[in-house]
Amino acid sequence: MSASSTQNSSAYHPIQVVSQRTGLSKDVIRAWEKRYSIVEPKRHATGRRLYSESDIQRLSLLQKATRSGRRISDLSALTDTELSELLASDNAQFFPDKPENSRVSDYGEFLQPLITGIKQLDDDGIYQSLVNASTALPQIIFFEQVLYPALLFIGESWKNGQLRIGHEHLASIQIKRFLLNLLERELPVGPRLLVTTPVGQRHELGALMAAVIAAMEGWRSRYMGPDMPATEIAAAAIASESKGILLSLASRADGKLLKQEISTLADALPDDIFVVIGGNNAERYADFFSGMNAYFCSDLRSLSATLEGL
Amino acid sequence: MSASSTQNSSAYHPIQVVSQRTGLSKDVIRAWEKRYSIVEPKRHATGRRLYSESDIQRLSLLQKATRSGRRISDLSALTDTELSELLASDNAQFFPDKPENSRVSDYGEFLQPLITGIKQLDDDGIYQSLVNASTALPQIIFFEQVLYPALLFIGESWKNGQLRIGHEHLASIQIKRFLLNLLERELPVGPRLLVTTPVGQRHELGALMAAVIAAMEGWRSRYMGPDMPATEIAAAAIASESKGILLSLASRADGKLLKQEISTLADALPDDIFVVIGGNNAERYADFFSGMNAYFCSDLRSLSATLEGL
DNA sequence: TTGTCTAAGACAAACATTTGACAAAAAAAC
DNA sequence: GTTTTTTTGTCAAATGTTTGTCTTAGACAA
Repeated sequence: MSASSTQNSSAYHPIQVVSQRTGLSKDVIRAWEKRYSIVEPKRHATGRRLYSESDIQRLSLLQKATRSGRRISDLSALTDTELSELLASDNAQFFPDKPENSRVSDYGEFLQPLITGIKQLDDDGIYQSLVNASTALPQIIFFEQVLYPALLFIGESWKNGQLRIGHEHLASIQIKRFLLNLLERELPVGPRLLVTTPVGQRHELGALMAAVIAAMEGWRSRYMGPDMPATEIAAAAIASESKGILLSLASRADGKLLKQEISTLADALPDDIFVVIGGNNAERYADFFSGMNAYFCSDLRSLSATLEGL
Repeated sequence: MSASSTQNSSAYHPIQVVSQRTGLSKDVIRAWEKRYSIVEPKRHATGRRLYSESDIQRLSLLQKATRSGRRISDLSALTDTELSELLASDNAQFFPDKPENSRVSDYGEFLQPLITGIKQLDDDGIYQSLVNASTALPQIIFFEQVLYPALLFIGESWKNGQLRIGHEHLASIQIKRFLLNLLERELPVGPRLLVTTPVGQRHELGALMAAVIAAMEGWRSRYMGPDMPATEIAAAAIASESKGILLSLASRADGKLLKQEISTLADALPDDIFVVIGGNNAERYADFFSGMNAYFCSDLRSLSATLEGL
């Protein structure tokens, strides 16, 4: 939580900022306002538009809706809530008519159905909740406020005995499926990035989330699953002409084995292929990577920033 | 909650969205309307079609029915409920017939791009090839003539040294994703079936294929991933109110461990929950299951037949 | 000055509509 | 088994609508 939070006085944004954050051109925003009164921003004394946070949210929803095949003229009359519902049903490619369209107000509204689905061993419900949340929320918010808390919940409840292994398995499978589907929606351009975990690291979810983050940053990330030997990682990176490798170290595992693997990787990998180390324990192993072209990111935001700079 | 009356004021959809959600081309939708009055969408003031949610549902049913061999002209008079019934019986009977159309070259055309994708570490290519093959071919043919040969190819090439672990990992992930997505497309009705593998059995693909077969037979199959302890299997089956359990035994693993697990399962499981054992080595372990309500199927067709009879 | 904003209007590309035609596949007739 | 007929997905042309982008001319801020 940065202290200089942007929620207060300066909560009005000029059109350029809105354009960047929504992905709509400035012309389009103005045209939509003129033709359909889609939002009515405040005005500066001299006439410049000043958009509120909720204006941006609405424009963002409209952008997604038009992107998925709808006419802006038909959308203009809808409320934000209706737009969210519409988006959720559009993106739920595999379920024409499922109950449970959530309302937008708080992240709890997105988290709750997900947790309910997990408790009830309801695979459809889990997947559907993920789709709903990710279409209605900005991706980074979705990751930090919905998916990550859900993973925490699973871990905690498993220790408490509230949930059993079966719950964890089922949830994990649906989350994996969801993230993999998300991954393949990205554009087929951009530099390639190989995503995996080294031998001994069986936790896939961190790596998968990292892969999605990378894809959002414009990388073509290729997820290879967990538990890859160093020689194989190097071979795959070369064969797939990847610019870099993203290794996720989620669990603190056998240090000796890991050290040896990293050393093997360093030998086998050309110097021009960089390595990004992600996961809760990333920095812990920093000295293993001495001499390599390596970066460390212990959370999703820093990962995002690092990938942007490469 | 469910309250399926979420038909808010704006629940009309343009043809492009309908096309995306049903998988029918826009031309086909229009042709069906003109020729058979299959739905009669509302019209915008300027003539654009506006489809209701129930229109989409009907078109979706018709799409599935035509895909499974029916003629659109014969379907046009049926109501939605009649269509649903038809589909259920079509899917159930899909297996016994259809082995006739065996022209080897055709299947090669589907298998080849898949293998190319695997060789080139092209995840998107792998997935697309699977989608293409499975939509073009009857499902059982797809399994026997495309997916299974592909798995054989991977196994062989890995032993030969033609492919490396990375190829196997990448292919396996995409195949899993594809099968999971396939699984969730089925109708949300029918008795529940829990699908998993016991401890020590890490091969997921056989279990996943079995889950899909079961879904085609009208079961609501819930895939829980591999490597589940017997007590957990029983607990999950009870918690999810499953009528039966489908265990996949793909690799011949530690017999002693397996025997003990099965015995534990037998104790923990109510008598009215049946067990189906699938996989190449199913019969080998038949005597482990003495006294249980168990069935053995060593190939997909016999699995299909067995599930139909239950 | 220079860059970004505004409003209004113009325009071309994208999208939908209907009608009609055509070829491949399936069914029926031979 | 062959030939004819029907069915059905796809495509094209002509027409109209919708929508993103561009242009202009003027205003403001750095």
